[in-house]
Amino acid sequence: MATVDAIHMATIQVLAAEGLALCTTTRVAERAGVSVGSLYQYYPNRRSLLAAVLGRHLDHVAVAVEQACITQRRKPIADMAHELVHAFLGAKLEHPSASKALYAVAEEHGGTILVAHAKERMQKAVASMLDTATDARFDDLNTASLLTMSAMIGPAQALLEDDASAKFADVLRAHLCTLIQAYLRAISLLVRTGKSTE
Amino acid sequence: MATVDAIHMATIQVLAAEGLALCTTTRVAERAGVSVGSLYQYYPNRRSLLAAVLGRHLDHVAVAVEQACITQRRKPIADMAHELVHAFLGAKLEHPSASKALYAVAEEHGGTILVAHAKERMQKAVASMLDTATDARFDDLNTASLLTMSAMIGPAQALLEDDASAKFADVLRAHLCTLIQAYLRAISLLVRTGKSTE
Amino acid sequence: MATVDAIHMATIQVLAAEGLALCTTTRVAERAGVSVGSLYQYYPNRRSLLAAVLGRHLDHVAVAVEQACITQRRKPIADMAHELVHAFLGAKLEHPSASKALYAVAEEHGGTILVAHAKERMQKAVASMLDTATDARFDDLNTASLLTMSAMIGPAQALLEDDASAKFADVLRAHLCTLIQAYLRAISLLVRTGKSTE
Amino acid sequence: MATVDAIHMATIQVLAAEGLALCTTTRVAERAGVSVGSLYQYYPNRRSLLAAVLGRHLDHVAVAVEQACITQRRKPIADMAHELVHAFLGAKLEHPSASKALYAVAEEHGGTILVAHAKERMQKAVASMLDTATDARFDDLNTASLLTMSAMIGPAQALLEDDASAKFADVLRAHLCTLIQAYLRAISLLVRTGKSTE
DNA sequence: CATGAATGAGTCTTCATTCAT
DNA sequence: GATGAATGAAGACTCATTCAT
Repeated sequence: MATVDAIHMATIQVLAAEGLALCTTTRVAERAGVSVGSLYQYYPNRRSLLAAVLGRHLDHVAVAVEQACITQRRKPIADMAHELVHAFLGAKLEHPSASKALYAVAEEHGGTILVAHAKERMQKAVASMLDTATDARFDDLNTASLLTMSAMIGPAQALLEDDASAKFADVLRAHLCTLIQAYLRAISLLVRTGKSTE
Repeated sequence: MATVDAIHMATIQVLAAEGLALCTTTRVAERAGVSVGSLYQYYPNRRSLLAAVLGRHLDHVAVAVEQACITQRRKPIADMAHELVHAFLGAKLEHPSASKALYAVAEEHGGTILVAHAKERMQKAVASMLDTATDARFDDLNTASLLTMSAMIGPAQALLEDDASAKFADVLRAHLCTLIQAYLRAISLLVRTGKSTE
Repeated sequence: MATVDAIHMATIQVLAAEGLALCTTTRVAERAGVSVGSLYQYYPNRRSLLAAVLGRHLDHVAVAVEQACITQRRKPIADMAHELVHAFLGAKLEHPSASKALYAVAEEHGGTILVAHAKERMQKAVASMLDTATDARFDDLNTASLLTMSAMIGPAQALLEDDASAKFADVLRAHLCTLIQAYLRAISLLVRTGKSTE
Repeated sequence: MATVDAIHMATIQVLAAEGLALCTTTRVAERAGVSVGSLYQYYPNRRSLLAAVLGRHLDHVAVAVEQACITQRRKPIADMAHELVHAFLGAKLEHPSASKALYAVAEEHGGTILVAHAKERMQKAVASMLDTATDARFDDLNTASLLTMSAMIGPAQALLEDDASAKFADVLRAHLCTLIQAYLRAISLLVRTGKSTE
């Protein structure tokens, strides 16, 4: 629906431009070019609007991660790390302003739950993928996937904060790949007791 | 001053108990056992109060990191990673409810700047430390320290979210050490190609 | 028209279920299974809808009273009182939820007038009836009929309030008959000085 | 408190002048010469304000009735009826506009309960009084008192409606006395089978 | 200095009403 | 005629901030 989409976009714009506190229903409606009444025709209250916008964003990222995890099954660790990092950062940075704006929403009551759900989805996907690695084995998939996901969040935020040059972004991305690869290799070593000639 | 401290504590308590939106000046004053008027004697407005509380927390963490970085100068990478992780998590988890409550404040206009400053301080401290590592050399200290710090943030958040068992916390902490160590080793390797006689 | 009736019934139902404040045009239309637009085809505004429903109810009661008054002409006081009470309560309690729900409407601007009209109609009918009593004469028919009608309203309300047992309702009804009879006899006595030669 | 009283009075005035629907918190505050904020300092919401005003009025009437009932203990029925009617009408008509205005409030959710409580209080007082009548005995005090009270409500309303001449009011009052007396005598007769020397 | 009653701009939300389809 | 999305005025309520005591 045109109205719903307009409201959705307007919410992100206002959020990015004014912040969560000033992201009022009136302002969103104004920005969307509709009346407040219309906004309430589609969302029962401010919270649900914010939740919907956050949910859509989180879903977008989660789907990207899940797909990457599926395509990288039965691949070596290095490939997995590389694709995971790129899928995650790619989705997160696709709409930088939206991503940035939504951090505040994620903190509100209700947002926390959505974020937790998304994290869980992604963690499960990562765990499933790691379990099929051709060159490593993990005894504690849970912790491995949790740390893998968690470790990407901070750098992603850093990338979002300073709209640095694309070049710096590439460097960071490369380092994050290295970081995840190194981590996975480190903890898998602990397990792979008898890796033939190693 | 007793009053100031009371207000400070009250702010954190209300923040933790009710959330940012319900953390009103009246409620804080009530909780602190003083009048709103008194609160305004010490803070010109709500924002400055919130900023002060956030600032203090960030400073606490930054100082912990800086001290760890100083004590670990001229040590091997492994020690550095270990101490850094423990100093950072230790400070962050010292008052879990406060840390959690302040995430929302960090997102507000004004909070972002404080957070950026704290990050910068810690990044610089880490960079200075890394530069003195006895068993590694880094060509891009900036990126190395940025990623090191960033990579700790996500796991710290994860630890804060679920008040999991102390056992799981220890596992996570250990993994985070491994992660940072592995990363630093990985990127230092890239540089010391033929470090031969050093 | 089916639509009009549906709206009528829906209004009473919503009124009874949600109260006057929550009896919105949208809700009524929904309940009636028609669109708001259709509702406005038949009633120019919310007020007229409410007035129509109230009016119909009042008319129902007034007609019942008027008919009873006509059938009881040239009867003794006791019969008059008995029939009047039963006609009035019968009509009022026929749809208890509707009667109860409409009290609120009667208070709104506009409702007052309708109620006044209905009262007047009934009072006139009672006065006409009383004037033909075979065993009494009244010098102030106006006051007599006014008080007769008024005195029935309170008990009717009481009967409506607590959905008491049918037994208690019967007791109340009987007492109300006694009350009206006693009153009429009392004031007619004041007049009929010399029953003898009349 | 001056502010509270001002709000109280303003509420009644607005209620009388504009009706319940237009009796908004803003308008009341305006009329009272205070800000909306002040209103909410003393009443948590509109409903509680309305309830407080209604409650005060009902209490006033109930107290008047209760006192009359106490002073008329051990008196003949005629005196009881007379004093009861005068106490009730006197209290109800003391502030006619307030009484009239509050009818609408009594219908709102919450008002009903207050009214029921007041009715109960008065009914009990009446029952206690009737039980001490020197010239009558009642087997069903409950019904007797309920009907006595109920029968006064309608006429009181009638008196409130048309601000008729004081003369007409007196006539009505006298008739109401007669009505209550006649009723009480009628139902007590049913009981006093063999009142010896009477 | 402390107090806390008073302020009123600004929120969210509802709902009678309209009108293009 | 029927529909129901869109409108926007208006209401309840909150809360940062001030200032007389």
